[in-house]
Amino acid sequence: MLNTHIMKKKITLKQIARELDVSISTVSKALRDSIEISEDTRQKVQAFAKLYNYRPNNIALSLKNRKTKTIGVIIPEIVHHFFSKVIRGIELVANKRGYNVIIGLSNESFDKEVINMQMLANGSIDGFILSIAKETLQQQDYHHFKETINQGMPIVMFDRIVNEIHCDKVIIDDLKGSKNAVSKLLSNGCQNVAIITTKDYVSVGKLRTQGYLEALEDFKITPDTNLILKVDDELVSEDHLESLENEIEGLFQGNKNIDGVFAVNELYAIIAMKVARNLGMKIPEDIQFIGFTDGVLSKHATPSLTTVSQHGQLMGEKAAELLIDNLEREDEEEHYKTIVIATELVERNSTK
Amino acid sequence: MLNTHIMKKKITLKQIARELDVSISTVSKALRDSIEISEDTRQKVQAFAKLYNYRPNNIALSLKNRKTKTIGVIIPEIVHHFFSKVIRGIELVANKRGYNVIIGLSNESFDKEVINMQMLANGSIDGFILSIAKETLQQQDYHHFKETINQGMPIVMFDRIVNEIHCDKVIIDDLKGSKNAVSKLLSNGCQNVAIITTKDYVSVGKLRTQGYLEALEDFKITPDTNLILKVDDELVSEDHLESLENEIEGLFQGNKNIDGVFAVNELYAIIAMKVARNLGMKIPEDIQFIGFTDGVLSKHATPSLTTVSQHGQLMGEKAAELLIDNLEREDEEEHYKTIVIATELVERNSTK
DNA sequence: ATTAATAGCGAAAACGTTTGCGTGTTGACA
DNA sequence: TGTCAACACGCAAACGTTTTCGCTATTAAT
Repeated sequence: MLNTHIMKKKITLKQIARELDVSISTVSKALRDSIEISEDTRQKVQAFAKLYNYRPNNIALSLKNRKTKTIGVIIPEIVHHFFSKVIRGIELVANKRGYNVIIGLSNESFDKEVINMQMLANGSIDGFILSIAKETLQQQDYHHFKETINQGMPIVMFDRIVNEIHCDKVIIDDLKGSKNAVSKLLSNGCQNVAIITTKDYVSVGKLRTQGYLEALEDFKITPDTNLILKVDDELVSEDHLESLENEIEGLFQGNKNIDGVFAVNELYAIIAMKVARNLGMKIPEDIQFIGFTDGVLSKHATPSLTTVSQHGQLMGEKAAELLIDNLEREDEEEHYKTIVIATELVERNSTK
Repeated sequence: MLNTHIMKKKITLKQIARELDVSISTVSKALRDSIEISEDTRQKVQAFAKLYNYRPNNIALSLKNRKTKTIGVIIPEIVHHFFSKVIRGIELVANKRGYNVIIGLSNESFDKEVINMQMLANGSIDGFILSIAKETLQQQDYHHFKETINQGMPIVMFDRIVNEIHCDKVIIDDLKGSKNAVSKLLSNGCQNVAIITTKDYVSVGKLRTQGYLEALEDFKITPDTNLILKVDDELVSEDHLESLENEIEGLFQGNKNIDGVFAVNELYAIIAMKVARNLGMKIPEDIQFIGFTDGVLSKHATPSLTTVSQHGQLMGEKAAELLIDNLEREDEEEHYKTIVIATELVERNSTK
């Protein structure tokens, strides 16, 4: 670059050595306070290094040590409160323990998930933390996970997991969380609680539906299939929300007696509240709502939404700890853990 | 690991060479279809490599080529719609052009920003994309940026920038965006438009305030300092929102004639709407609102909020393109660009 | 004065690649 | 038979570290 500024390019051991007329090894040892080196040269070298702001080249270190001190994270989507909270948690403990975080987005696509993992598995990272793409869950093709693990690269899965793969896992107690939520509605006096959930291939959706059913059973209520709305995710993508609204409106119109709604995510709950209000129902007097998530919508909606909080950041922290513990473990005895994060019912104004 | 599964560790050129009884160079050349290698050995090598799923070690390549094909991104916060959209944009074009993205969070702290940059600048990445932490802006200490640039590592700044540093920049037209928004309120018949903004050290807050003033001037209205509320960011952190509500309530109570509000971000606008509603005002009949952002709150609030959209993803895309173009440019002639992203007024139900 | 110990430093290997160049083996041609 | 390409391959350097080993000169001990 033709700049007039003094450009201090990054300096290497070799350059320091040449400049001070010693060997590379001497410089390296001097910088690491080796006893082999005389006080004299040590100070000389350290002073010079400080002056030129020497820092060891990370890539060279990675190559030599055969570890990169970097964690690869693959998530389906980043513009999403839950996932960004998880990342924050991962980053927090990763940094504390001297690791960097490299992000790959699968965008819910199987192919992108595979490509991204391949890009990173070639030495760029020491291990993965990931949540599986919907498409992968649908296709049930998990060979890329298996191969990665077989190559000796550890994986920690969070939230969207699959039992078939043996690795560390961090999940929330979806079943208990939703069972709790629905029980809350029932003890609040709701007689006809509907659920708005996803298709069953999304594991968390399935579990939350199951929690709903178990809560009903506890209260000796026979489930009414008319009150179970399984939304097709394709429809919700981006701005095709009208169809979702229509489905929900259909649910309400077809079942005038609904007085409680449990939605497996925040958006479904918010939209359902909107539809209900448009139909003239009063919240929470006529109908109560509980959502599932720890997003920003719930807190600032009107009325604010009672939700099952997922503690995304905590999940991220746990996942990172699990992975780094594994990476730094001496003995190679593997037996994989699954950490279950408790949910918490945050009561706001959409319930009595 | 004592597993019974066949463990295929990652294979290297050296191992292939030994196995096939040829030299490392031959293997390398055979895999890259060099004409120096006979058809015979080439096929043999390629078959073997495919069988063992050989992939060149990225770290070794990075060391040899002295480029990592990785972009470092430093942002103040990731649990934030705008920033995560920017990241999505960065990731999109980075991946398309064969780059990885590594994330560092400054958490609005000067120290963490410096540490993070140092961690990454030691060879781990080829260049930075960043948005400056608030604390850094307050302290006006930019030596870490200067040093990084002096070392020959390019930086692209987005959104929160500072003129003092010479580098590529991507910003949105904050001034014009807010001017537009306020003009909209005024042409909609508002006589007394208040602004809820931040302290001036946040560059975007300052610019948006300026846009507000210019719009008033265009409409021949003398600004009323009582209608300008500069919120202290410290108060808004996490859950100290009540004080913000109180401040806003004070604003409304002290100026009963307010019939339009422009807020420099989404949250301020949402909270202001809530306060207004609690005071019995009808939106948009009695009072109209416009926010600034492209968040999820605006879309799903009741009433949905008219906002100035920032096109975060586009910013990310542009920033990544700028950086990669710079990295891959042959001629070293630098002259830095500043790309201005146009805003867009998304009209919803909080305005007439 | 000879030997042993020690302090202080350098050479070289290793991590996994790519690539310019050298070299041995063919076959063709004069 | 001698010369020369062309072909096919290996050697070695380079990227920037760390670390083991070995060398040399000085010192201490006998």
